[in-house]
Amino acid sequence: MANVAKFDRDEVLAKATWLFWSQGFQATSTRDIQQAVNMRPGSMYAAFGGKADLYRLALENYAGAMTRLLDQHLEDADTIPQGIRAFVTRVLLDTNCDEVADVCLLYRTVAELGEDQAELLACAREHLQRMEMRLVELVEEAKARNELPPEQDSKATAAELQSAILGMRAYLRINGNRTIVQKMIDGLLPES
Amino acid sequence: MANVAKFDRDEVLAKATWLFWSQGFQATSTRDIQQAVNMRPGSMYAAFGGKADLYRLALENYAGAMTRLLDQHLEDADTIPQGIRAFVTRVLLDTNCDEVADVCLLYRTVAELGEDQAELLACAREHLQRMEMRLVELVEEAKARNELPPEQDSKATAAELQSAILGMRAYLRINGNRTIVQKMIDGLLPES
DNA sequence: ATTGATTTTGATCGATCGATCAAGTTGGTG
DNA sequence: CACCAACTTGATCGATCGATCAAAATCAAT
Repeated sequence: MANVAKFDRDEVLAKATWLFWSQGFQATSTRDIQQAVNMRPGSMYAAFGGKADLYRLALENYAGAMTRLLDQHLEDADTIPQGIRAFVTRVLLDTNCDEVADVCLLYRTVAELGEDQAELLACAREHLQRMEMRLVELVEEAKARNELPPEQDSKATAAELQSAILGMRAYLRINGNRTIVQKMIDGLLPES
Repeated sequence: MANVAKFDRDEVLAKATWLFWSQGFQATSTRDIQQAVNMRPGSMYAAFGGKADLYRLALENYAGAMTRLLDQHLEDADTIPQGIRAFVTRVLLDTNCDEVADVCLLYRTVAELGEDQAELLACAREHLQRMEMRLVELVEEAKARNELPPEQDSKATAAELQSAILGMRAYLRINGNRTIVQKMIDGLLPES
């Protein structure tokens, strides 16, 4: 054996994720990240690969955190619709200071990158579609629990939910009117 | 007098707008545009200023085209809600080959650019907010014409509309399911 | 203490970016 | 026809980008 890495891998990933999240892929230079985590280019490339590799790790990091957050709010809520609404409120409005409420890193990726960087684009699309599949499952389980009207089309409801969440984040970035967004969230899923 | 410009200003602006629209501000280089319109850097800078100036012109160009498109569909429709739905369908689904359906250049700007380029950011935000104000007026006129329930809050309805449009465009870029988006558009404004 | 695999360091590469400018070209004017 | 203001051209500047690599530093194993 030999020398041992001096950095905390998770901490570096968290800082890189936040930089990409708040500034975007193109606007974040490898030097930005190197300075933020106090590492030299050689170490970064040895530990994480190139810029695109690091961005992919940031996508996984972000998607994992979001999934965990949704699960957590579902556990704490009485019904599935309430849990989903609490999750959306948490992500869009009850945001920590080290979070970027009005941007979804996954959609930001899909919006920013072109057919070059096709791998990153596909990765972000996959995670977004996985999230929508999760929503379909939740809607179906909610119907089974009589928490949603049984005549609702689960796929359509999940798609509308996904679309509404993306729309509210966009709206929040344009016109930071939190009050009206809160009302939109409250009206998200049909009352049972 | 002296020499006369050899290029069609509107044509150049249209091509620049399309490039920015489809690739974004950062990913579109001044050389990309110069090649697309067959002009040399000196001429471009003399006629349109720097990259940011040209982008601002593209924003105005795009916003003007959208406003004109909305007016046109409102004229052709029997009711205001029908006109709005037709406009949204036109922009999101009945797209020309030289249009980019799943991106709104104004929101793309707000999503991509940071607090550097603050002027462009503010410009895009202004146009988006102007569009929302237009929607408020339309909702109020629709209520006066009994085309929408009079108890609806005009501002809230316009905000929901704006949010829904942005959301559907985002959704379309993630999951190009046009059928489900068409259904969402059909359900956009409450039936009167 | 010595070794040697592993990591860190900082300079540096080639490419590309936005922007500038002097020189060349054009065409209406007197 | 000759002039000259206006426009075009192409080279080029300085900055920044992602990425690479040889040399120095580090620490577990012997």
